[in-house]
Amino acid sequence: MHGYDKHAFEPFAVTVDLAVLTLRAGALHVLLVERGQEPYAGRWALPGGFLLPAESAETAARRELAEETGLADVTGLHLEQLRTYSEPDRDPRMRVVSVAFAALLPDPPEPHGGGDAAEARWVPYDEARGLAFDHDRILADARDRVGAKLEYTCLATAFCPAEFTLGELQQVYETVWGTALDRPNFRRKVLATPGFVEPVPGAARLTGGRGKPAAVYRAGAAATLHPPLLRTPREGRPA
Amino acid sequence: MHGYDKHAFEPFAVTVDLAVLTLRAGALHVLLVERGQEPYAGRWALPGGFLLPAESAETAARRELAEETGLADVTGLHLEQLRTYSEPDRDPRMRVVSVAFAALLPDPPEPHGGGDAAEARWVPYDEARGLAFDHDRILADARDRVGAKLEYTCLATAFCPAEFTLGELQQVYETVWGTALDRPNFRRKVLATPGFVEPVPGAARLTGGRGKPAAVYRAGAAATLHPPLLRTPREGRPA
DNA sequence: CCTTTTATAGTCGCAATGACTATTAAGGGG
DNA sequence: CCCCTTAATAGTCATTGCGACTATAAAAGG
Repeated sequence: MHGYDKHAFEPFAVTVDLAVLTLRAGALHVLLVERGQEPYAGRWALPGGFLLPAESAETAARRELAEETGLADVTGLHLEQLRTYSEPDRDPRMRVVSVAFAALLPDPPEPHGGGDAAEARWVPYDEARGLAFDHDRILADARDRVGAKLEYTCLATAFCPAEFTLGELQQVYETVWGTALDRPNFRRKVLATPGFVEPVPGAARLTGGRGKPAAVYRAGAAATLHPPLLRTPREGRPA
Repeated sequence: MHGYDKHAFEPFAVTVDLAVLTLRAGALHVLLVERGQEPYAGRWALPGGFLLPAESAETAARRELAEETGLADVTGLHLEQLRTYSEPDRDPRMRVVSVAFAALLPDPPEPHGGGDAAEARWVPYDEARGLAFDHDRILADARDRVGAKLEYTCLATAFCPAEFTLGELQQVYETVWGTALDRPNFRRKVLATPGFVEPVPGAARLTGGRGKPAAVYRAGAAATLHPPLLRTPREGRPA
C-alpha cells in the first residue's frame, strides 16, 4: 500500500520533542521552555521544533538539543528515540506528528541555554506538571523508559561526567528509581559486570569533603548488563 | 520552539509500516506484499500505508493490519510501536516519515488477506531480504525488539492461540531466539512466574500424536516477568 | 585523640537456575 | 499384546546471584 496514487494523503507537520534529563542536587530535572504564544501561551513545554526539509528526526533532535541547552558540543550526549505521538487532536491548530526523544546529560551544564528560546529552565521532574500539549505524557514516558533501561543497559553512565565515583553512579539509580540501594551490594554488582565501568588508575576523589576518598571510574565498553541490575520487584503488578 | 511563525515548516507524508510476525512450522514468518509500482516495483515490502486525516498512527496501523491479513477481528492482536524512520532519502520520490509497528499473530490465519493488496504472502524471516525502502532494517529492528521483550515481558503468549501448551510457548522462545531451551527448566520458570500462564482446568491436548498429552494453559494477567527469563548471555558484547 | 563520615572488604544464607535423571502417558510396530 | 519410541512432567544437585549485614580503612572536624 505504498502506492501514492491509490490513496490521497494528507500532509502533516512533523516535529521533534525532547525530554532532556539531568541529575541536579540529587533530583531528576528536565529542561523546559516557556511558550510565548498560543496555544498554551505562558505554559511550560518540552523543547522541540519542526523538522527541516533535509533532516532526519535524529538530526533535528540533536540540533534542538544544542540550541536549547546552549552547549557547544552535544555529540557525546545520549540521545534516544522514545516513540511518536500522533493523536489527531494533540495540537489544537493542525495535525502535528511528533517524534519524541530522551536526552541524558551529566549534571547541569548551564542554568539555561541561549539561542532563540524564549526561556529555558531546569525544572525538578516532580514539579514539571501541566505542560503544554501532551508533554506530560511524553515526559512520563521518558522517565519510565530511562528507569527501565537502567536495569539492563549501561545507560546510567550517560548521567555522569567522564570520570565518576561508584557513589555517584549509585545516586543515578537511586534518583531515577526513587529507591535506596545497598552500597556494598551495588558496588559488587557493578564491578562484577565486565565492561560496565573501568577504573582510572591513580585517581581518587574526595566526594564531599568528609570521608574516605573514592576511587574514580569511567564508562566501559559494554552497552548492556548481563545479568541485569533489577529493581526490587514491587508487589503484584497485574497490568 | 513550537511557534509556527518562527520557522517555516515542510509538510511531510506520514505512513505506517508493519512488521507482522507469526510462527509457522517452527519458523518465524513475516507478512510481505509485492510492490506493483515504482519505486521498487516487483520487490517485496512490509505492508503499510498513509495516515488518514483523522487517524493516529496506532489507528492506521490496526486498520492496515486488518486489511492486509484479511482477518475480521484484529482487536486482540498485539500491536506495538517500534520507532519512526525519517531519513530524508528513505523514499526516492519525496519526504516520507514512517512510523513502524510490530504486530504478533498466533499461527498463520490465512495464506494472505484480501483487500486491495496486490499480493500478500507469509515469508520465512530468513528469506525476507532485499525488501523495498529501508524495510530490511525495520524488519531486523522488529525482530530484535521482540526477542528482547520476550526476556522481561509476557509477550510470547501473543504468538500463541487462546489456549496453548507449555511446549508451544517454549517453541516461541526457541524460534525467536534461535536457541534451544531445557524443557523442565523452562516449565519450572514459567509456572513459578505468577500471572504468566494459568491452567485450563480439565484440558489436555495431544501435541503431535505421539507422546504424553500436554496440559493446556491460557495467558495470565501479568504483563512483565519478574525476574526475567534471560537468554544465555552470549560472550562479550562490547557494543 | 576521638568522633563522624564515607568508601571498601568480606560473610552468611536464601532463591534462582543450569545440568541432569527419573517417571508417566500416549502411539506404533512387530 | 508387549515392547519401543516419543513427549510431558517430576524431581535432584550444585553453583551463582544477590539481599542483608558486619567489619575495616581513610579522610575531616572538634
